Amino acid sequence: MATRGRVTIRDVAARADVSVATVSRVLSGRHRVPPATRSRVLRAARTLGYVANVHARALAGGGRKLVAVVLRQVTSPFYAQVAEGVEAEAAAQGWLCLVGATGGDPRRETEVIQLMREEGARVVILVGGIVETPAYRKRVTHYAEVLDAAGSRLVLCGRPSPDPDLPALVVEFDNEAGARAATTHLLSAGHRRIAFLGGLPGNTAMDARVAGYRAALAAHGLPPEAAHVVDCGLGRTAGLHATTALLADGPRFTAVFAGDDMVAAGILRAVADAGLSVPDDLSVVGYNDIPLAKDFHPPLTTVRTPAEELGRAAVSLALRDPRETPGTRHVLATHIVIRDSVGPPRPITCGDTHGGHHPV
Amino acid sequence: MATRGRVTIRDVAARADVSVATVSRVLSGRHRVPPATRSRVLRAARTLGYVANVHARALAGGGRKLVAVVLRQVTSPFYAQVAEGVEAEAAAQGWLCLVGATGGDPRRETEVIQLMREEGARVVILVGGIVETPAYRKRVTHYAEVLDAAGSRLVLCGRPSPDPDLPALVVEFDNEAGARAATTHLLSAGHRRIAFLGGLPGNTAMDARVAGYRAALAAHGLPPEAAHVVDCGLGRTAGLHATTALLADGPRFTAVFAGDDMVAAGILRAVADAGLSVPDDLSVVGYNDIPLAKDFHPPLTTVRTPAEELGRAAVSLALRDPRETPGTRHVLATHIVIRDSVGPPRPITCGDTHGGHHPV
DNA sequence: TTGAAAGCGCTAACAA
DNA sequence: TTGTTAGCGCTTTCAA
Repeated sequence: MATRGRVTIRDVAARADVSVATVSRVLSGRHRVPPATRSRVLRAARTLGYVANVHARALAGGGRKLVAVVLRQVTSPFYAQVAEGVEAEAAAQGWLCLVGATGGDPRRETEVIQLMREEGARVVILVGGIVETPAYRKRVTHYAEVLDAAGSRLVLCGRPSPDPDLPALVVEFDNEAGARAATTHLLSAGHRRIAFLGGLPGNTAMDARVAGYRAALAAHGLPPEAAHVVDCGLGRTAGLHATTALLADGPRFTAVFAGDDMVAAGILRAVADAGLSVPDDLSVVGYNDIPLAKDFHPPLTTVRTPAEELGRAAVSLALRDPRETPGTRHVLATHIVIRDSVGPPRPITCGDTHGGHHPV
Repeated sequence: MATRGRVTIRDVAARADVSVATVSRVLSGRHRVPPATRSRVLRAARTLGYVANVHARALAGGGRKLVAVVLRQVTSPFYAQVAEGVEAEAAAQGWLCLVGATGGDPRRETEVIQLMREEGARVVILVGGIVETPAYRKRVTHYAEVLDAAGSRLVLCGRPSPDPDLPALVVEFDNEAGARAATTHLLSAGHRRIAFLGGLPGNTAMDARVAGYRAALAAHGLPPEAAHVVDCGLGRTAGLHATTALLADGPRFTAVFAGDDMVAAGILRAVADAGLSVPDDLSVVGYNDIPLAKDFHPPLTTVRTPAEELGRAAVSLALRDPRETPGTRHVLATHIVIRDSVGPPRPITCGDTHGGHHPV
């Protein structure tokens, strides 16, 4: 080990008494080199503890196989699963995966994408629903254009493309159908007074779920006023507070459809804190089926959105020949997972005229 | 945008009608450049959508600010939090963070570390307890040496250093103290027949917890036989199966100390499936205080190990002057979070001679 | 089969 | 203040 610091290909070449070109050829494995030379080089590399410098390699070889995922936060179970799917599929195809978190801040998002471009990512995957503002459209249009100009691909996961002609792939779940199924499940159990908790007006994913919820209600012959959407946003705390407020309002609903499982976690907590029971006093349906949903109390009936598959699909689609899939939109199916948080609505306790009051 | 493909510094220089050196100077921000020239360069860069090539930059400038975290899996809440802490602290100091998952496979670990070396990581953080075999000691010694030779630093989080003189930093929780506190909490509540579920013999973290458990028992004047350690390993499923087996054995324990919160999740499920109740029939204590622990049923009493802080500490320690902290070991404190999964032991139902049989 | 040499895009002397 | 130029470590023609 000549100097402290990095061992270079030149050190290996000197040690094996060959040229750097030969070392490179042996190491790349893409050339036929006589076994004797080959093993001499390999031995030299090993004894010196040589590792190739990716930067030099990328610079000389024209980039590297790198896919980048950009998401809100890695500690959210759903996003973590998407990231795992991306990583798995990328690894399977011999690509490296870089993940960046934005915390939901558009400025940070732009920075992270800038970073990914600097790193030479050939695929950039943006994950998660957003509020589709003009600023968003402009931002994404810009990403798509610069990425495309550099020969990279942009994949939008669970968020819309501002323009179908933009060089971007869209992969998403059918949120509306999922919400419709969940609501229908509640309706089939006999519920008619169902609230939706976790609306986030403008957020494309949540809006689609709300639309599905309304559609199911309508399909069941209920008037539009039957829908009650609480725009409390996402997260456990939001669900907790919104439910507490709802309960304080008196018994109005027999079931609640949560915008996602974390909201559902908050709902369950609030119901328990109020001394009530799920599903006896209130039925609850979640969304996403995070790993711990089956450990909620009671185990949560929810809509399964195969997050890992979303990640895998994003990568495999992006890695196909661009000419096969120009600006295409891919929709992944979801299905409802029935566990124990839904029961029949509580029997009518006080006779009133329009269907009875039930707890909540 | 001259050609399709990457815009280089030369394109920007041509467009702004200056030399590449000037562009580099403007972009680095470390040199005084007249405002006029400066803005001309900036404008050119912007209109061309220029992003610097990290590879070229790293190659010419001698590396980059990169810290790498290597962990078992990112979907585990605990690891995810550690990763988030690392990312946050790295970002705060202007460093980039690369995370790699090994799935617990030593071969994969070696590969990932090789990759991080190739990427030029100047700090490599290995997270998570392991079984300290001779192979492990050899592997880590090797990592420490090659990393040190390249001027990088190795940080071991929650795992021991094979040799205090090795150029490696160790940051960990005081697992033994945490387990002692948890066990003492159970003892104070009146429990005497406490099982430990989730042992993983040889795993340094779990062994320390078991040691703390035994120590607390002994400090309370209980004989060594009072300890009952089930080496079922970690994970929800392990906890579920082990508990089911334990329950089938008949009532022998009044409390269970889970190796971590996911094991506790399994335990709670098994208890519920058996038609029993926590804490009425069995008290349960977890370890780690993952975000959803408060949503378990009942909310889980557990030992809080500030995972994010572990990550932050690893980075900030590693980024200090190496001469200040040579081969040092840092221990982070933990504390118990009391929620609702611990109650008094169930009153004796069948009079027997040695303290009574209780459910489980 | 092997080696010499020309870059890849950038930074940092060194000159002007 | 600005430009010229020599590398950084590697891959890849092109020659031998």
